[in-house]
Amino acid sequence: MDDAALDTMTARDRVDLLHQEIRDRICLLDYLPGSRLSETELAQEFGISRTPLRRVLARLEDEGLLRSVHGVGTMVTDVDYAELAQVYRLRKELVLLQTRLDPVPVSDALLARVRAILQRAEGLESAPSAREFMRMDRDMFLALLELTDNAPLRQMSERLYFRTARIWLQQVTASHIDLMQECRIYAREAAEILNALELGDLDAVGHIRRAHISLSFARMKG
Amino acid sequence: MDDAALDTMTARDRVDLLHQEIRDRICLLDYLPGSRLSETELAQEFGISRTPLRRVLARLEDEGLLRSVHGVGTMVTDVDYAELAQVYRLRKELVLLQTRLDPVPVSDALLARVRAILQRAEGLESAPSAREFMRMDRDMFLALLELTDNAPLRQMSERLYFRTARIWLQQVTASHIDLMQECRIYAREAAEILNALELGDLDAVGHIRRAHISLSFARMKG
DNA sequence: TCGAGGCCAGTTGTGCACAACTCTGCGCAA
DNA sequence: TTGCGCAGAGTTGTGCACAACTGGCCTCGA
Repeated sequence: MDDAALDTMTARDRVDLLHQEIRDRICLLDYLPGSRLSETELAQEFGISRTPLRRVLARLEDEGLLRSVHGVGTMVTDVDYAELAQVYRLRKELVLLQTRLDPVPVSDALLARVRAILQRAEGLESAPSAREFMRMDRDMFLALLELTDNAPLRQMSERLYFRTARIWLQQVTASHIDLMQECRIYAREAAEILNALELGDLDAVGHIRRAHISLSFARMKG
Repeated sequence: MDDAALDTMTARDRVDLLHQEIRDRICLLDYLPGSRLSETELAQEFGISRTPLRRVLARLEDEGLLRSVHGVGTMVTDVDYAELAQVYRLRKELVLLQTRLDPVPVSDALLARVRAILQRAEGLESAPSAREFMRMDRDMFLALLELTDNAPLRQMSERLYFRTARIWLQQVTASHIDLMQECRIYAREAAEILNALELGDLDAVGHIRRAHISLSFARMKG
């Protein structure tokens, strides 16, 4: 993260950037569920005082990624199975809305982004990396989110996505899921999505993604 | 608001309560869109310092109800038509999910609550009050939200509801909508919902509400 | 008369010290 | 030995003073 640029921005942008940074660390399991974060240490690392940092942590707490307890500490939350299932059921519905509600014409720029992501997916097949997989899936998610112009839908989908994104990585790390196989599946899925996008069939995109979410969840159960 | 009880609760509960209180003031137009709130005055009113109050304001800002600008002030946001339309389109979809996703059996307690609300609605027909209408609609919304056990869906629906709830009140205040007529319509709608609930037809509840939301938005356009 | 520049009151943002609270570990008594 | 209590370190929560910033007013010069 580019700490030097933190000085030139406005306060709100700093909060957004720090929020994104810490959120990514949680989702990439740099901070494991249950582990404790130190407000003092984080403030020192980012070169700010606890006050503005606490605003970032409060937001992450509202989003369900952190939990602060007075006198104890700030812990990274864990996600239990019931909660995970609820999120996935809701995401399966929202992904359909993302192509039905206030749809945006598919731009060449978006197609190019998805093609680039497909290439990354194919690259991962020969050199699997769980972290890179996570980043790639995140980028794909954010790219496809631009298919809708509905701002509240975008915001909610994003919150939900990051709420449970780390579970997949946890399962891979614990060898409950086979990374190699996931990479193969993902490359095929990305190709499917790109194909539907190129045909301009947004409805198909939605249902393809819905199926992928459902299957991904099914594989995680094991 | 019961300020005396603020002392005995934990910090988190205080934040939740203050958040709810200020949110209601915004939604009931005690704080008009565009008006400025003073952090100092609010802190004094609630008998706390600016620090914990600012956490509440930050949350309201994340929810889109406030907007703080450094050196200028904290303003109540206004809702433009495009945003309103987006929220309503999304709410029309979510209201269907509220009865389809993780449905909860209809309890007698819930039926009793809805019956009580129906009585309030009928009472308002003879003595219309925009503020009471708002509170009643909010209570109905929160009651029906218990039809689903899906926590993320509840949270998001709630955020969306309070995001634009004040628009209706604004339109009534500006006489763009006829309060008397709205009260009549609402009593009928509440009866419809109660009827479907008593029959245990959750799918019907969802679609009835969807229609109501759509019609309510249509009346607001004028 | 008009315009530019700066001063001032008022606001949000930040840093820091302390209060409130929890948990661990040690000592002491039964 | 075991249980209780207490003290201390460490953490989040709060209050307060000041920094950073904005917008309007006022002054001064052309």
